[in-house]
Amino acid sequence: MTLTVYNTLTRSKSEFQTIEANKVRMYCCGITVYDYCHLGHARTCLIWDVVRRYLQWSGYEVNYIQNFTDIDDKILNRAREEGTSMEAVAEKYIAAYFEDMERLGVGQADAYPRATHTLDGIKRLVYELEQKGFAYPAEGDVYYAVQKFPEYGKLSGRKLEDMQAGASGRVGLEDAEAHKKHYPFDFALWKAAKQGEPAWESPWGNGRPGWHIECSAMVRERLGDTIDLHVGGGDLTFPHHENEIAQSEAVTGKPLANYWLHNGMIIVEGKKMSKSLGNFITIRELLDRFEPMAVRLFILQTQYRKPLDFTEEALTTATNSWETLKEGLLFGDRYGEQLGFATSSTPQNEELISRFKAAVDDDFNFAGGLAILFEVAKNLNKAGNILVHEGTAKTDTQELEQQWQTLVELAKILGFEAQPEDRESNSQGLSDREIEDLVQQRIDARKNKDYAAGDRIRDELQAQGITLIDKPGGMTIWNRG
RNA sequence: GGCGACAUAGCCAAGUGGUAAGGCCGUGGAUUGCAAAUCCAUUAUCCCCCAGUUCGAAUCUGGGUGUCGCCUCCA
Repeated sequence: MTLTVYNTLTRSKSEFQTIEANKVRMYCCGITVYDYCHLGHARTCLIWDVVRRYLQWSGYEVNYIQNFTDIDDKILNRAREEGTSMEAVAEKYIAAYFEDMERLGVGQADAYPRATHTLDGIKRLVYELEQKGFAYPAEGDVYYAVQKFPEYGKLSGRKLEDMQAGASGRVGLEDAEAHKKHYPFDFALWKAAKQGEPAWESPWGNGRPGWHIECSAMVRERLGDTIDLHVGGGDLTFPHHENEIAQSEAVTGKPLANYWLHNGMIIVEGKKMSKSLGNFITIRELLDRFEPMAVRLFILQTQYRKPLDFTEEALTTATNSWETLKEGLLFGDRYGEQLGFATSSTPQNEELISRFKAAVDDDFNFAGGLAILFEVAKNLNKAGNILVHEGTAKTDTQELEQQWQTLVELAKILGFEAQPEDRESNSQGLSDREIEDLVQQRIDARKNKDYAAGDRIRDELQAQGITLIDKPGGMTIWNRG
């Protein structure tokens, strides 16, 4: 099986081939750090982190870079609101970002370049673009002349003549910048300093970089002229990624990235989750109410390119589903000793692995891969229940161990890990002896048809996490949790 | 107005030419004093609609309809 990916550039799936054998240079457009991240950001960060894990598991060495945009009007506005500096706002939300992602179990990128740390590279690019005739200065600003780049629009599949300036309604055609542009779709590479705003020296006067240029500079600086994978949210396809291509390729004459992958948006009641619509839920609010693993399952159960509806019900479903998976993942911790699992060896079930790989190799179909995990988890859970109820496993022990090891391994690729239950509740709770006594009391009570007393004991034990299982013949067995 | 994506059971969702994965919910039976848990069974004659290609299509082609995204804030 070979990995196939859907490339936005070609609007089709193709085999994934790297520039250097077994190495992947990967760049993800990160966030502008002016506020707490919401579920939409979580989807992007989580999906591409899992993609990176999968590539690593598949044998690639991945160099994964994700940026922080820390120069931006929105950050400045926030700084004014909070009576602080752009830098302080950026630091605050970068710290929050790392906190949120850690809670979600999203791994760290290999580097997190920031716009403010990339000024030299940015200025060099702007300079080169100007030298090559792709950029022009205007009253302290510098603009990119999109008409000079014949391939402009190739990523987003649009032609300049088809585009309608201002159609999104977000930009006034009469705004301050408009008169400086030679053409409505030209975009700012450099913006002249405004009174009281942070600024950097440059050949065009004091100012700050435009938004798109930082990614071009960072990719070039960190990964080279051409990278393998450039990823990000689908809403960045145009203009952000289109502009990155225009900037980078005009200078280098080489493709910026061989594969452009975009994830779908989170939808709330039919509309994209976004700051401007106010229909967002922050990651921290979400995690106050749902387990991180449930959120992960919610996200990974839908193909990454599809829109994903956020509803309470969907998260609740994901929570229930996670319980099933978790049970399976804990199988070895619960029953391994009893079944005599060898802790050292890690035998794998090749059949399951190849099915998983076949599913996920098709454009990162994690949902298809998850189906296999559930299949195994359910099977293990069944075996565990038989073990609890009957006292013996009916399935071959080695087979179970292999399935379990495989489940744990595959789940780990997707970032699913279950914490074995802490034994604390046990130490604070009742001793085995005390439980046995209570169980016996209940058996006696039931023999005397005193069901009220029996049920009371059952309820008390249940409240402490001890479940009683009545078996035919008046026997009662129990287990913790 | 332009460009693009998607449309599969009650809900979510995989499958992209060979006769419908998986999850959640539900139902029937076993078991039980009743529960819980568990076990067994069960839940789309059919994949938005209409035409076409084919021995055969959810899967390809054409035409509709609907939903969503983007058209310089955007994950």
